[in-house]
Amino acid sequence: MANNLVIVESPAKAKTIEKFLGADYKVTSSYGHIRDLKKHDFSIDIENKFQPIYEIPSDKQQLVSELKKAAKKAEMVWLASDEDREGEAISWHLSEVLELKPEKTRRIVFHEITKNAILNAIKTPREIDQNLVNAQTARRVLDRIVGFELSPVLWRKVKPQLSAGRVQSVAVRLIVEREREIQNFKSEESYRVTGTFAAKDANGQDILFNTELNQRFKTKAEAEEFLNQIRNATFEVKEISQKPLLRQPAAPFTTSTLQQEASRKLRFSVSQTMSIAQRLYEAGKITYMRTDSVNLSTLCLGASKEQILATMGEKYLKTRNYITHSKGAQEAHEAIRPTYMNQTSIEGTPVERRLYELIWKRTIASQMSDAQIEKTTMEIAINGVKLAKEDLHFVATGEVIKFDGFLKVYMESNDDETLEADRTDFGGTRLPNVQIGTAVKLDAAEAIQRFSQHPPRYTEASLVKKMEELGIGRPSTYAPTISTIQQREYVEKYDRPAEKCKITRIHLGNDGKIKSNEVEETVNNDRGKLVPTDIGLVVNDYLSEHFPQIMSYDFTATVEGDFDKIADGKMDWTTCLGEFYEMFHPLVVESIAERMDHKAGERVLGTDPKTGYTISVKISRFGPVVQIGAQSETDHPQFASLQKGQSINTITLDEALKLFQLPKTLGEFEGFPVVVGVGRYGPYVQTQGKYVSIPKGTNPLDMELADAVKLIESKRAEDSKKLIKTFDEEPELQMLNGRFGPYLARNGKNYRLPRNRDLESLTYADCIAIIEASEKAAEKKKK
DNA sequence: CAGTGAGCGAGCTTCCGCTTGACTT
Repeated sequence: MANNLVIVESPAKAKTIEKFLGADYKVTSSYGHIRDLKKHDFSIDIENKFQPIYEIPSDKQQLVSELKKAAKKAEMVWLASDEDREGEAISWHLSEVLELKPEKTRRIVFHEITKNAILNAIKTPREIDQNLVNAQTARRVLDRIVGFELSPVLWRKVKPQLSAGRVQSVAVRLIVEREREIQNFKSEESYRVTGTFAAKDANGQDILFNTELNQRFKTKAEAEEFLNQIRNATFEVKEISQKPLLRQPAAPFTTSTLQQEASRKLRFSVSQTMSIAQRLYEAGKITYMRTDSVNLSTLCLGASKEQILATMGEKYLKTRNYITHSKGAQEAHEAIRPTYMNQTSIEGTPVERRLYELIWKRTIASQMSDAQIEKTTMEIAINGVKLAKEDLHFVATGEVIKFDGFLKVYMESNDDETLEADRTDFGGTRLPNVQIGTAVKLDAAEAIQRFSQHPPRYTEASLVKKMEELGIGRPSTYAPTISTIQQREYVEKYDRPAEKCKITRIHLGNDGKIKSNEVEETVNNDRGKLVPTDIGLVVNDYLSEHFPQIMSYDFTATVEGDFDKIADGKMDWTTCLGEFYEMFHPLVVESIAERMDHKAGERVLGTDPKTGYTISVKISRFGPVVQIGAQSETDHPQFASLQKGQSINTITLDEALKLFQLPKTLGEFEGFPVVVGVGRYGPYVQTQGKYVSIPKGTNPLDMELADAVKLIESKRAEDSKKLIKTFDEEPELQMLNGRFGPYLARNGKNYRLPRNRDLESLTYADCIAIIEASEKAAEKKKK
């Protein structure tokens, strides 16, 4: 029987630690927090110094009673939750809830899961740090106050079921402001000139190399004039400079950087990355995946060194210690890294293997030498002609990797969205080996029209990056926050289809002829970018106007400063909250009391030609709508929801009026009317009681009878494939193909069928047996 | 790879951070 009970936060961690500690220690886990403020209740006694009212959530009650039992039996309980604010609170809640006696309770912490670290921790226990616990209480209570006082304001002033919070509202603000920047962006035209030159190398052979003119032209006329003038020019190498460059590897992965790289390199969503990483962690392949630390254990440093020496040699080795700089970092864990550095790849699903390899490469690269690069810049002077502009010359740059170092295994991607063609360097081009003063020959030159690009919209991952920079949110909340703001319909993912755009190109060939033509170019398609919805815009503007303090980008940083003071024992947590509440609560009261003669976001479009009533748009309790007739004009205003892609900010009177045409009858098919409309689940076509969804991208208003009939017929064809078979014994019972594979449908209930089985051979009796077995299993579960 | 297909009302909704499990028919 074990005399010692060790409690950590994660079961996977418990399993690992148990192996280090021998039979006298039982290691178990709390699965995170075991107690919290009541779920559906404010649960803070404001009058009584912000006393929090805690409860053990129902899904934790069994766990808690098991922990209690185990704690009673043990001679010593070791609270080994993380060393940060939340971890300290977990230990404190455990000691309270499990009623642990001080003489048989110890608090221990470790930063890496190694035998040494844990044995050391056991040798140096401490008390629970009440100041740190208080800091957590302050954090928890403040977030509850903000969330539970602000959200109801939105229910009244904008739309029910909305939410606001210290983190999510600021995340939405980032997206809203970026979108407005993009709207106000004025694209500027310019002409970028490139030139291809020929120079003789040592063997007397012509080598072609690319250059770019050091300035761009504003107009086509200027560009054309320039190309015209240089037809008679001579060119010579005026300057050559060589600069050695050192490039360093990126730091090991944190949650945020892993999400970013997996998004860029593997195209994973933030939540996808986290769930794959979770599986790798549970399988013991990688260290913990929710971390803000870039630190690697000495164990990992040693193993990486061995790996590099064994496979690449000493000149590739450079042991590095990384220091975490990010705002609000709490350093409870290591960076995300492979558990065993000599395991270059793993067994598993393709996505697991790819994510693992990404982590392995990033980690090993972080322990490798700098890459040595020689960057050569060559200036080509334009001689013999008088140019309209001064200081014009061509520039060629070449990069030669002298020593690859860490680049041998890993190269970090970046968010730079600039088109390849728009880059101003020619990195990697081989430049001819020539002296200053060498004459070179122009082979061809080209001026291409370019448009300056607006700042990029956020992706999930680049939003996480920005949030981390601002210190908003934690590794464990990045993914949930991003799904919350999408669930609330504040923002949505947006895919802009690739667009063709016409670009002017002026070409000067080596025959001296200038040709101008238009070429088609595909504009970089914007995939998976976050854009604000109407609701997001209205909520953001309302909150920014009434609660600028909460919406400020450094609100979190400011309160974090206070929490740090509380943790250091330099500030009382109730005083801190008192000050905050004094500022915040009156704003809430004031906002609720404020009379608004119009709804937030409301905009008048004009008057209805038929009735003369006012036509306006606003956010109703069911989302964005057009309304005909104001309260003062009629008791029965008419409403119509906006279509996907329409916005209350941009919709015109004509477009708004059109929405009232639905539902409309297009004509007859097989003697029955065909109706097009918009329902709860989007636009549809309906005939004879059967509904068919109208595919994305097609406007229901543009539908004609022929289109509708086509849809109905293809739907019928699809449905016929759905039915696998029926039984004479019971015609009501159908065997169908569904989204999750084959299933049986009877009396409105569905039963799953085994995949990979010859369904045709299943008899009626087999099916009934399957149904009965499944009913029984469901019964059992209820109990 | 399905199925669903209003109407502008009453009552409910909501936060952030720590963790994993559910199993869709």
